[in-house]
Amino acid sequence: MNPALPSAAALLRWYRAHRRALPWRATDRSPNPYHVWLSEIMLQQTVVATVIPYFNRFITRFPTIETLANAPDNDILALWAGLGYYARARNLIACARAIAATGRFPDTLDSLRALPGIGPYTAAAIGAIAFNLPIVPIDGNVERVTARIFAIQTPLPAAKPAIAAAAARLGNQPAAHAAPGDFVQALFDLGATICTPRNPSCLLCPWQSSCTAHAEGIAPTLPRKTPKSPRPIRYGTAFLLRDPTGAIALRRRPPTGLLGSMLELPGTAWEPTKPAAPPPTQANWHDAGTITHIFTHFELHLHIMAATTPHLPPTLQHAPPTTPLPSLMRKAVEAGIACLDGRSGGRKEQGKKTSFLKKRSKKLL
DNA sequence: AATCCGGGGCC
DNA sequence: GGCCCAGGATT
Repeated sequence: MNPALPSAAALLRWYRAHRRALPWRATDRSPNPYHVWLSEIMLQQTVVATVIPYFNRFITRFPTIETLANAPDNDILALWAGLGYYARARNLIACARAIAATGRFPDTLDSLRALPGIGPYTAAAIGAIAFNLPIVPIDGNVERVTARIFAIQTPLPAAKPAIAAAAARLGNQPAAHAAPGDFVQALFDLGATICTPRNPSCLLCPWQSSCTAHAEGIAPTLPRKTPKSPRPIRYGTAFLLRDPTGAIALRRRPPTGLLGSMLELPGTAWEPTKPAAPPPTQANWHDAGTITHIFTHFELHLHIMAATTPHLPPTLQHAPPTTPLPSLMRKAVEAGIACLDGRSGGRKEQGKKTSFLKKRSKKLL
């Protein structure tokens, strides 16, 4: 005999006692759709702790969607730098301008779904949280909680339709319909704090008694997933060129694709075998070592070369070394600067160190 | 359905 | 070193 359907009312009681205090959650007033939208875009495949400081900086600098819509692209991209998935930032800009142009925040699933950067999940999340539409958005948390509650053993992504249908059953209760925003956020918080991927805290779970996976002792193994393909390796070289004022040479990447529209060091393409790496200018180039950076679908080994020059090439942007950059380029710039300034940096696996660096290494030990 | 798209924290 | 994260867009 199957356990009874978990009680939405019980989950809501748990949520009102244990919910996380998050800057985009308004407990003393109705939700701000701008805050809900901005947080949902930032939270796509990004953990709450990472998003919080970015969210706070955005709403301080851009208190309303109109101020965001009227800001220059590069100001917004700079504020996003480091958060990753930069297509989100480009879609954020287009989305803010589309909404500001209409003068009113869209409040239906279809009108939300039509906006750039808003897919099925985000439309449902904004609809439920900001406008109390009776729908359950399916994110990683809801997938996990639902797969466990109903002990769905089909591997993802094949299980998605079954999980969506089961999640809709959870939300199809009077208590959930009475507070759709709280109900979905309760599911998020349950998944983030109790029903975690590893070592779930089933003893503390308000739905323990109605969880089939827990009853069968298989909760931590769900949801199942199909194995992933191996990650290939690519190689490239990047050049850090610095002038006597400390300014460095950067260029902006094309608007689409990897790290789209973001700043980078000039360098080679990134290929499965090491490409030829002619320096952009004649200079006394130093080997600053190799950086390894893991992307979703490949692993990059980026060789850094560094040099000082009286004048930076006019074809490149001249910027202070503190310019906001994607994390990969931040690491590359710091390796190059460390090399030029005579500190350790790179060459760890190359073996051959200068006597100066050997002394430094001993000192640090 | 499969791929591309970042970065960071955790075990 | 692999997994996961309040996924979307493209093919």
